[in-house]
Amino acid sequence: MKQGTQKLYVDQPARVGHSQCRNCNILHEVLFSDLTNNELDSIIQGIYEPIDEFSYEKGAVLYHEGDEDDAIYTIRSGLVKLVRYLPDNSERIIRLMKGADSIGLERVLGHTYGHTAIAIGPVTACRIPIGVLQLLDAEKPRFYRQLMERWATVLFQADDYIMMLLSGTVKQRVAHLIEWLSDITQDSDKHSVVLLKGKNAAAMLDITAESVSRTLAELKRLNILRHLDGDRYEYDAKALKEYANAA
Amino acid sequence: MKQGTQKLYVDQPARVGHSQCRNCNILHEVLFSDLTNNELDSIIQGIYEPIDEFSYEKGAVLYHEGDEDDAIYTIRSGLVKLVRYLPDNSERIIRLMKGADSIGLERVLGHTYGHTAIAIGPVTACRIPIGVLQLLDAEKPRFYRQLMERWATVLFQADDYIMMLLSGTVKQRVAHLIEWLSDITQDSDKHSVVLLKGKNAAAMLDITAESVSRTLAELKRLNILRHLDGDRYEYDAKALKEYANAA
DNA sequence: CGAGAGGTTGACTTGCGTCAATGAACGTGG
DNA sequence: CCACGTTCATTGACGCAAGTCAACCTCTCG
Repeated sequence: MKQGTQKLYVDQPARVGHSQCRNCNILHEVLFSDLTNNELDSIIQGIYEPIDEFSYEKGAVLYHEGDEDDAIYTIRSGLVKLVRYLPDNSERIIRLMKGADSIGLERVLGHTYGHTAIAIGPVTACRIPIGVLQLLDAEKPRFYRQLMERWATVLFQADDYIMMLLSGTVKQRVAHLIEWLSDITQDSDKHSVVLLKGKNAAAMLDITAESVSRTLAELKRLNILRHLDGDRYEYDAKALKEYANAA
Repeated sequence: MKQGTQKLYVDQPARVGHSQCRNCNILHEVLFSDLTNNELDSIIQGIYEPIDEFSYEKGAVLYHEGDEDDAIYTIRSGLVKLVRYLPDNSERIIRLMKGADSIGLERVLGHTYGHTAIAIGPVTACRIPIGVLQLLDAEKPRFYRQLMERWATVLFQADDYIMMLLSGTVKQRVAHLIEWLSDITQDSDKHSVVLLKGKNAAAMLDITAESVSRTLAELKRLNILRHLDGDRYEYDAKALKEYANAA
């Protein structure tokens, strides 16, 4: 459904098994909140299609823009980027979703997927057939209230995204990205982040990968950013703000 | 509630009168769709606070970010910009809303207004107390379904906004803005637009007012854009696309 | 008619994109 | 296990698109 001239992405997830919804604190807290265990059980038994859990490797596609599978996904771990492609086939990251977020919600309204969802690192996610949501709706009319809150949350995030990550100079954007990522991933209250770099960061901030690299290099040079391991870094929050604010 | 060092905006709307909801095709089509006249009547009678219609002059503020009046607004005519202010007090337009759009929906979820809403030209809008919506909810549990669709629509627009108006060169952004405005305002199928210029356009596209001015001047010079009257222009859609695509 | 805000235009400067070369990381096959 | 290819990150040199600064014009409104 996407243009094939694009970079090749892996496409086969591994099915981990049926989801243990009763034991899944994420679903409980998030999508099915305010349901009792009994209600949840009855719904799960009522469906013919199971809720499966899948694991995806880096670069795997959960779904493509324009597709119309009857399912949404709830991320259990990892980061998923929702992207669209510009006319020149370059990738633009529209949103970045983390554990406990649900994606593909537009299918509930009958729209095709609005983005292509790609795992940034290793990801596990539950595939929830839309039938489940329809049952939920039937059982609990106020269910849509819940869903609405999620839409609203996503929208607020989109606004912040525009304000923080798509405004100002390269330095400001990169600085904001670091703060934002550390917020998102909530790596404890410690000032550490799993950092997006290169192409991914560039596609979020609408700048080039080279600019990202240069800026991160400068931050390391200034000792505002220190490497820990892998993609993990710690940073000096105060100095980072100053760096961003300095003309 | 906003930083007062900012440009002064007029703040007093004129109350036009109680809204004639039964005769208001906008509300019918949009927010209260799928309600019968009888249902609508019974709801309107049930509320203590009336639905008033106001007219705002250019620059008037419908509400401020952070405020918590118990009302949403449905725009009946004109354009309203939803803005936030960057640390340096410069204005950034997050969304542009037109007739038949509803704004301030976040109040339904109990959040404070997420933006400051400012009339771009003359605007008329109905102020709908939240109580009305709660009654609607009580009468029609599936009401939230409707609201959810609106959230989703806004979100899709936000995505397009990022893709079209906040990507690429100045020329591309301005070109896209023209197309987008002509879409939004649907000035018949003819290729004409009420054009945003200067500061407003700049605040949408995240470029400077000078860049906007220069680009529009060039478009006029190339005869791709022709002045009609006031802020209305007609344009050559095909030539405009070529202009945007040319490196 | 004057003041003030916003739009236009020109000259200058610079941030950042482009291009290109090098290096590091990873996977594959011999 | 090492050699090789592929992909992505890094670094430098260069040029241009667009921001900045400033002068001037236009419109509106008191």
